[in-house]
Amino acid sequence: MKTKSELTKEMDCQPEECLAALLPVRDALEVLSGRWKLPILIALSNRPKRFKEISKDINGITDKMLSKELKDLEINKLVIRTVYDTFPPTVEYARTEHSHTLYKVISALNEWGTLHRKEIIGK
Amino acid sequence: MKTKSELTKEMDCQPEECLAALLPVRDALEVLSGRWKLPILIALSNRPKRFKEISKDINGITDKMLSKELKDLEINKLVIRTVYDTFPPTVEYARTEHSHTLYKVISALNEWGTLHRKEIIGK
DNA sequence: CGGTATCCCCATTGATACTG
DNA sequence: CAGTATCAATGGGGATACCG
Repeated sequence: MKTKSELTKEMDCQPEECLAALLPVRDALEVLSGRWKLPILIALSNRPKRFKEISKDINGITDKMLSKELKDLEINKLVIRTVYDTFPPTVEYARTEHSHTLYKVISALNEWGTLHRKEIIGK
Repeated sequence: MKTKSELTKEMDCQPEECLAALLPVRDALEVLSGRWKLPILIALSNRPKRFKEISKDINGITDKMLSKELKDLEINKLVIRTVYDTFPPTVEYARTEHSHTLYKVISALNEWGTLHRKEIIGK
């Protein structure tokens, strides 16, 4: 059994502070939520790509979802869309600087997800 | 413009490694997903509570959702359910040790969410 | 090429009522 | 008290076709 102060340390907040943290945490979860956001960011990790390239790189995504998710990512400034005035039109998507600040979150999620898998399945 | 090695460092993986990380990351996101999981964990942070107590502590949750979410959390070993053989029946929910390993993830989500808010709204 | 428009399904959530 | 049953609404996501 842990003491209350140990628990508090682990949660890093009293309930009131936890509630205050709820908003940013939910923001972060929402930005990464859904089946396609992370695959898209990964697809763009190496270099900028065009719509069809991304579409080919990600198994199972429809044009509609790719379009929608790219818009979401653009709104959240995780991806930048550049239109080149060529014929036929060329559109390029790239990760932003801001998207790279996700590193710590994804890393933490990866670590915990791995730990959790062991806890639930293997152990 | 960043060099490729800088980007790689920021993502902490090559695309293939990123893809490998995708599963645990999605596991972690799924466990925390939805409107009620975190509020429930927060409600249980101080001390174990009974169904009605939690229900009163969380604004807007229905009995059905609370019941369902508690089951999910129990399956994921984040919450433990104890039935006391009294009349009327008493059921107590408590956070597990495992649930406290979430600390780093939530902390990272909180930090990034706060940064992200500044990036999107304020700056 | 880089998307939209349309239609439809079904899973999630909610409201309300009820039960052991 | 601690939930479950039932029904209804909402919307996310897929299939397909089409457009500038």
